[in-house]
Order: sequence, then structure tokens, then C-alpha cells
Amino acid sequence: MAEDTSSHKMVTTNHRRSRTKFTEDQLKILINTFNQKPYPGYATKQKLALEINTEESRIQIWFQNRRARQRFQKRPEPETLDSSQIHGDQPGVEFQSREARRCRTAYSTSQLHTLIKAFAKNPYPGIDSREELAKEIGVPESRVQIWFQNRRSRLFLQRKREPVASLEQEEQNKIPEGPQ
DNA sequence: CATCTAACCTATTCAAGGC
DNA sequence: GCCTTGAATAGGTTAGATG
Repeated sequence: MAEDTSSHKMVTTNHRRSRTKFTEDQLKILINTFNQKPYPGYATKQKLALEINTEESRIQIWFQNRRARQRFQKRPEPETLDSSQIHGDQPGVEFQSREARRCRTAYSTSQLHTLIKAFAKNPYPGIDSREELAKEIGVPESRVQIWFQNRRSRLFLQRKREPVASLEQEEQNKIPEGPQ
């Protein structure tokens, strides 16, 4: 909703999603949750999303960034680090392991076909393309983004192992495509 | 322009589900 | 049991907002 209908910049893809501006209240809740649980599971993130009226994927990104920032800041200790109680979980906090992650998405053959086809055209789709794709195959946009990330990573991996053969692979992956 | 940080990336690891 | 692959992680980069 509240679409600003295409200024004059052409809708053509490849822009990133517009930057989210969290309110003070939202940040308060996020930070508070982070201090208690820097690694929230899916259920917690969903609940947070509902509570502060934001997408779950934005919350996931926020926690990622927050952890990175905290790691970076927390580094005033160039001291020899041994002889401490390393890798012991605090006694008292019985390991309730980590919270459950999101359920694995099971893509159908036709969904995969659509994704692969899109990947061949553009392995780095912007927010508009991702959303369109998501709508087309009926999954959240965040799943589409993750799928592309995994796909790219594994393509790189494959290229490292098989420096030459991957080119043929690419040719094969091209699916004859009508104009849209 | 400097700083901050959301968005995004690769590389790697965890783990669900199929064979 | 192993393999494929979606989900999560660490760690780094890009870019939008703001002083």
C-alpha cells in the first residue's frame, strides 16, 4: 500500500529494498529482546514482528547486524586468553539448546523451475524482481532471497571445484525463454 | 564529508527429508 | 548413512540518512 507509482526512474529492477526506519519504541523492544536473546528462533522473531509491526525478515537482518556490531565493539582484550573457563556453558543455564528455526520450505517442481529460470536471467534480482517472483510462486519474498543466496554460493563452490566444466553447465541451464 | 547502520553479499555450517 | 538443499551463522561490503 501507499505505493509511490514509479517516479520516472523506470521500474526496472535491481534496486535494493528501501531502508527501514525503526521508531524509538521499536528499537527499544528490539534491543531489549536482543539483550536477553541474541539468537532468537523463528517463533520469537515472528512474535516480535507482530509486536512492532514489521516483517520478520527485517528482524532477522536487524539481529544479524546487531550481533556483528557487538562483536566488533567487544574487542578490547588483546590479552592471552587461555586458562579461563573456556567453552563451558554457564552452570545454571541448562542447555535448552537453540530455539527452533523456521521450517524448511519444500519447493515444488514448478516453483523450482520458475526460480531457476529467473536465476539464469539475473542471479542478483532486486527487491522488485524478488517480490514479483515471490508472488508468482506463492512464497514470501525473504525465501526467494535466501534461495538466490544459496544458489549463488553453490554455483561459486562448484566453479572452484570444476573450473572449466561449469561453463557448459551454464549453457545447459539456459532455458529457452519466450519474451515476457 | 564523516558516521551510523539497514540492506546485501559470500562462505561455511547446521539440519530436514529423500534416496 | 549419505546427499541435496533450505535455514542460520560469521564476517565483510554497499548505500541511504543525518549531523
